[in-house]
Amino acid sequence: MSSNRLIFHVDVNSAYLSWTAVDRIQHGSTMDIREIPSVVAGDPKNRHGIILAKSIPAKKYKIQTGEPLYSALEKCPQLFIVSPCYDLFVRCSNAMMNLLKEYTPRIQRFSVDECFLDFTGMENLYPDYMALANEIKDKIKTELGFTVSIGVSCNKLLAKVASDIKKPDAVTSLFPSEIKEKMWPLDVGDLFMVGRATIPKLNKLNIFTIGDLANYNLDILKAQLKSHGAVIWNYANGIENSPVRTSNHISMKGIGNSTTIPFNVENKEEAHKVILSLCETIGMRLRDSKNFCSLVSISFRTSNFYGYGRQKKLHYYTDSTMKIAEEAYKLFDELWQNEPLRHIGVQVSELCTNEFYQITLFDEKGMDKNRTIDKTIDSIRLRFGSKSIYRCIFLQSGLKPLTGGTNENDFPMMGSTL
DNA sequence: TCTGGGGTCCTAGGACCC
DNA sequence: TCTGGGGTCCTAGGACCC
Repeated sequence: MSSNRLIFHVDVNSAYLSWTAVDRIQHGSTMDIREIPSVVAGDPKNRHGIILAKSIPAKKYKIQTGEPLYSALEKCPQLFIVSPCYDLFVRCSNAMMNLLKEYTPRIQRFSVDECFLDFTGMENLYPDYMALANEIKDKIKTELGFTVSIGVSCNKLLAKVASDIKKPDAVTSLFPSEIKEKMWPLDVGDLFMVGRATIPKLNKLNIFTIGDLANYNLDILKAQLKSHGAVIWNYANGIENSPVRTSNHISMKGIGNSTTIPFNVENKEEAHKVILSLCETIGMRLRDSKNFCSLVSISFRTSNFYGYGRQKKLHYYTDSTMKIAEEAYKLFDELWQNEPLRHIGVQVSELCTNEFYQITLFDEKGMDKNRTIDKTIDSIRLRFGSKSIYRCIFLQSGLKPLTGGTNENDFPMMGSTL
């Protein structure tokens, strides 16, 4: 049964900030930005000015991840600011994964800085699991230079909550026998899947701690919060039994690409160019993953931050950049009412593998011309880099011909599903 | 110089069919 | 000329995660 499993959750402490700190030290800096009030944040000039990560001293000023940089600076004028370097983050993340693989092959990468390890049935190899967790934590610190917090339990939910209890550089267990003492006193918002919108709803029911939630009447909760109520009630009681999924078992559900443009987009032609540049990357990723899509959606946000979205089910499957772009143009034109835009996104979903359709839809005679072009462009970009070839409409447009990364995130980011 | 980007899952309402 | 219900598909929007 699930109570016999042994699961670790490994969480990098202030990942983006720690990784940047290590990199700076390796490049000769004598200052450790982890020890001063500092943040990783985008550039407000490009309208990317939000806090992506903060140091522990910055946290003392109540600076929060996701808040605008300007408001963080109001709280702490001497705040030290560094720019994100996503290449570095991916390299650090990979280095940690490779280190962890030495301990068990059963690893689920949950995000760039979090993963679950399954040690079930390995008691002979690792008789003392707390010693094992400490060894892993210390090895990451010694060899890679950054600290992690590790949670130890019998399922993923409890392990994840546990890793959050003590930070940084700590190991915490949270087995079912410890729930009452270690988990129930915590704020209900500390529970996985209890976010911004749910907290006030629970507070109205007089639920303030995880213990309050665990002991609440399940039927009333379900009436108020539908299926979500049952999910979080189970979590509050430590009930969760999803497997540690190794990456091979995970299939992608959709691909999205969106961007905030440094200036407002105010005419249709320019918007279409942005959409095309987003579709270039989506198309490449789709083809690279050997999938077709049959649902295209677009979304945008106006300069005064109002969001819109529209989607369309295609009654065919495609992996063509131009096809996706043309569907996206249509959706955009139907929805847009000339408001100035700061942000535009394109998403594709309802994917299916191209293994079968490749033969039936694209036999040699009926081979789509777009498909040949896409394949050729993909291979040129693969050999000579993504800037080696692009559509001439982007020349002197002030827009990037390709938006978003293609292959850097070759691990799935399954944020809200354990 | 105010407010990112990439995911998954669920719900509700309308159209349409039997 | 009273006003049934199921089912599926599609779309919009909102919740959560990192």
